[in-house]
Amino acid sequence: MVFVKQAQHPELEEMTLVAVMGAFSDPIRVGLVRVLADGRERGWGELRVPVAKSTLSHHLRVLRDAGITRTRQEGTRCYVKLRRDDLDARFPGLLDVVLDAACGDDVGAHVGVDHAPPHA
Amino acid sequence: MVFVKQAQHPELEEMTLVAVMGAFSDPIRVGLVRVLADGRERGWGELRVPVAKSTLSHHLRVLRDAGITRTRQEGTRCYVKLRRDDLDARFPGLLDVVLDAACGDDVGAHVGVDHAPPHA
DNA sequence: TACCTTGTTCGACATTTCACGAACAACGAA
DNA sequence: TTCGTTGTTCGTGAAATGTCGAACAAGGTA
Repeated sequence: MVFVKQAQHPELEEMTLVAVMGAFSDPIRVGLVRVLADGRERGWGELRVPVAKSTLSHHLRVLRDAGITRTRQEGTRCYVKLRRDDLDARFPGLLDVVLDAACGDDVGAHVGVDHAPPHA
Repeated sequence: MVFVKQAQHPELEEMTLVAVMGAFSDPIRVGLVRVLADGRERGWGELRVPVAKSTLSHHLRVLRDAGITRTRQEGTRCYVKLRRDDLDARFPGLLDVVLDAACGDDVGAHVGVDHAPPHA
């Protein structure tokens, strides 16, 4: 397996439909996207997910590699946010459709977020 | 992703976002959906897919179990078509988004169809 | 009846995915 | 420097997925 030290964020043209659909095909990842839907950047520590931290790291990487989220590092902390504009440009309407469906069905409801201010 | 062994055609309420996204996360299945996008019913024999017939059977089953297509049997032949109205009702806009993206990127371009009339 | 066509199911296999804990590296704080 | 926090990577394992060929069942045809 080829591991890039810091996984890359794909450019617009590099995002593929199949990768994005695959990323949305897991309830935990859909839950994460729901949490990020308000556009605010979140510290990973804020995320409340019922899996081990290594597994969370995995899911966040799948989202990042698909181009759905953008990760920023600051010291030892990582922050993540939705690439809403990029997604809307690449696959117009997709994010809204997914969010509507996910909220209606409560997909990924076991994913939450602490509301402590990241930059307090 | 999770595919149930005996599931047939799910009702509207039984369609899940995660299953539909999983079904769209394979280029062959996206290609099949593209072929069916014109709404016409197709005999399986018409479908030109570069995989063994058992593999085609598998992919068509994933699409059917997710609620994306409907299969009808007539004698020894099977016919398949898109459940466009059901999809639009359950996940409004999703199919159009996927078809737009798939056609723009030529996802599943290796999937084709013979245009010989099934009942000639 | 025997044969052919069509699609399903099975067994096998390789690959991928998801999950965990442990070890590690990087950084900030004491 | 030493320690604690944070996220990545590794090793492992279970489960799912994609693929094939072979065997099978159902239905039409000779």
